[in-house]
Amino acid sequence: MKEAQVLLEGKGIRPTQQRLAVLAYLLSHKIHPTVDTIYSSLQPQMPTLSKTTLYNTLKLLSSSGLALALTIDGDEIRFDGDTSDHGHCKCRLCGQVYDFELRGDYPVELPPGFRQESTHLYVWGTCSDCLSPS
Amino acid sequence: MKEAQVLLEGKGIRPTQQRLAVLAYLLSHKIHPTVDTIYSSLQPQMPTLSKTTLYNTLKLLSSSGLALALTIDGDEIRFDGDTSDHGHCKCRLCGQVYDFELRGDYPVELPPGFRQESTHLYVWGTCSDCLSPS
DNA sequence: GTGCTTGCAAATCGTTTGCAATAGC
DNA sequence: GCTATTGCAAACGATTTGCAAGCAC
Repeated sequence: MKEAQVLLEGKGIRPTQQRLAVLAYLLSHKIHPTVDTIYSSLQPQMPTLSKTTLYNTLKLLSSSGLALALTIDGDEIRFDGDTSDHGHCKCRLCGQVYDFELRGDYPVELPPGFRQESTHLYVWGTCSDCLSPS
Repeated sequence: MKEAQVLLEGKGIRPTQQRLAVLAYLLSHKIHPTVDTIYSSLQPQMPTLSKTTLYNTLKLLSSSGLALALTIDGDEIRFDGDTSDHGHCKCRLCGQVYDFELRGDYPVELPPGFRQESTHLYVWGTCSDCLSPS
């Protein structure tokens, strides 16, 4: 994938094989994968990939703004290659995480002098599949 | 504290010494403590309190709606005895977590058929103390 | 007495660290 | 060639589990 390389270079990050693979995976799989999901998925094509490198890479990508680390659930961190402004909701039955769009303004009254840098909106609930099982 | 006992009984939870102490602590210390903070604070008055019981109790309180488990940061879970509707913001420099009020509606376009049950709004940024150190 | 709760010790497991080999400019 | 990066193995540490003793009703 060409896009991943451009994105990495745009941030001044050396586009190694491993970083390209991880970022390309996130860009093409919008399933909010966990570290383990990413690892299992890339392992077949990249047998030497280590968890260490994966952790390093994901930390690098999220701190440079190329990916989001979702902490909707304290049990696991999920990653999202879509860094546009959107919310996430999680079904407490099946555990699936979905994206949703934000509409309009979200007026907040932050503590005096607090500089807002990023915002995450998380919704817990039950998804339609779990509400009406077929 | 009387309030803690009433709250526990209202949920049909047996008000043991340990549960009363943890809930009373959360109600009177609105500092979004971590498990370790709670443990260190209660340990002096309750030397036999174990981490196991503390974990059990916090899980019980959050699943019964008497406390909130905050997952603003993937590194740690913090607990909040204030279960009213409010947002949380964290300073990425000093790590302090603050409450803030929500103003008005937060229109969201959830996936079709998704039943919204609870909502968390997290803001990252820099607090006034860290922006203008005295 | 019965079942729930507690708390110690051990197991578990996701993540980090140290460091030597390797890849990329 | 020099530095950044990778990946193995070991360390680490927070949380969970198993289970026996204690407590409440």
